[in-house]
Amino acid sequence: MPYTRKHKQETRERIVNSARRLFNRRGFTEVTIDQIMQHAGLTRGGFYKHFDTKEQLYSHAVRQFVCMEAPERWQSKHVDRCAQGHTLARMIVNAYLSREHLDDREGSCPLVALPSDVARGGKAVKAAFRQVLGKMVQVFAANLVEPQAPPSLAARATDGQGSQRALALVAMCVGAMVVARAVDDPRLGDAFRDAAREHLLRSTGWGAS
Amino acid sequence: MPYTRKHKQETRERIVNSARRLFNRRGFTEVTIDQIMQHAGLTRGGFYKHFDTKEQLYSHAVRQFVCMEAPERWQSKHVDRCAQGHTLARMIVNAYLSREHLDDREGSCPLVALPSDVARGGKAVKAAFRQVLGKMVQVFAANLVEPQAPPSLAARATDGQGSQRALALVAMCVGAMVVARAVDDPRLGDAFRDAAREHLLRSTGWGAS
DNA sequence: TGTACATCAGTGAACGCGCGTTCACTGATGTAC
DNA sequence: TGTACATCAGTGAACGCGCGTTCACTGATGTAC
Repeated sequence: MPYTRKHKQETRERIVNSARRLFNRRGFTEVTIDQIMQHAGLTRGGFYKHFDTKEQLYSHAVRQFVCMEAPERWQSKHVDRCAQGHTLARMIVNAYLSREHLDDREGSCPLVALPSDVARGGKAVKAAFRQVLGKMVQVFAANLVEPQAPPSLAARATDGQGSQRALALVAMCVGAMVVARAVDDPRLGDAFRDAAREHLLRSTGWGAS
Repeated sequence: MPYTRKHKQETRERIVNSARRLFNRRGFTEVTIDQIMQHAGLTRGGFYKHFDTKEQLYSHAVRQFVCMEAPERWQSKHVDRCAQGHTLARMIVNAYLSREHLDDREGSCPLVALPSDVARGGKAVKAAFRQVLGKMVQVFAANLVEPQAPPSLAARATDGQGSQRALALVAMCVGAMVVARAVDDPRLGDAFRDAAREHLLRSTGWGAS
């Protein structure tokens, strides 16, 4: 067994990483396998020693974000440390809706970078997308204080993936970022991000430190 | 001047219409000019008598939605007539978040079908996207009763395109639909649409008939 | 320890295909007489 | 009114290019002896 198993695993991860960044920036169809491999320091032909098709790599690339970016890392990566006394939830929201995240086309959350692409993709990519989405809903739901509200039909339908409120707020966060990216005027993009942040922090109570 | 001006205009509109539907369903790069022209009952070569490039057609296709779909038409098209006593705003929200709209991949709002594609597009497409977005914000803002709230910096930055609250709610509507499309499990998609609708109708007061 | 061998990750040329765009043409139709 | 003409919307073959995938190969490295 020449080329140790670990070596192959590392190469594979380098490919997935390269793909994640390139797909995020330019979408699935606009990126070529040649570019992905080159970006990973390899050549075209070797790709098929690691994946069967380009589509298969796609789902791995989307899924990688879950493993890569735990909520705690978002906190330290995108938010000032000095913001003491704020909840983790608030910091995550601020980071998610930050200008850094908006401008980071390659490293950003795939929910922001690829939603309409994934909607046209296969089963595997959609499953990967749902996994990332589920993670985000979890974080939101865990930080929501839900005093009254009996779980509605809709909330139950998600099989414990999060309360109805969490879903609405995740939709708003993702929607604001997606829309901000699709618009040429940065001020309008900022307005969407600010509006979503204000609405979110107010309606959750996360704004209070 | 053979082939009257009106004739050419009609052909052009047929092309834009065909393009809008195909782009909506499969995205910009996955659709070929051949397919667009065939769908419009024409052949490949004639395309360049109407447009300079595929990219140019793209922006016209996105923009067409504004002219095509006035809010009033949404009401009659997607919502039961019997829902008397509800505001127009409520009906539009219900229509926008409806299953019919979710499933109508070809005819749907481009904000739902194409956001991450447009984010990677040129200036012209982004301008067209903003026009559709502006229209939607207008409709929301016009129906919001804003008792206190002095216009914030962010809201002013949009140059009267709508209040901050309208922006947040539009983001939520679009976000819920975009996410619902990118997910394989219809029940999770429904949960997002329901959550957004509930949150929206509650926080605007549009739910009361 | 040193050497021959087997494995398989990685290479790069080649294949088949379809794309966006160009171009010489055709033929339907408005206009001038 | 009827006819010859000019215009230009629409045709379809062709061009140049780059893609996803295949394949015969090379050579680095773990293993057996």
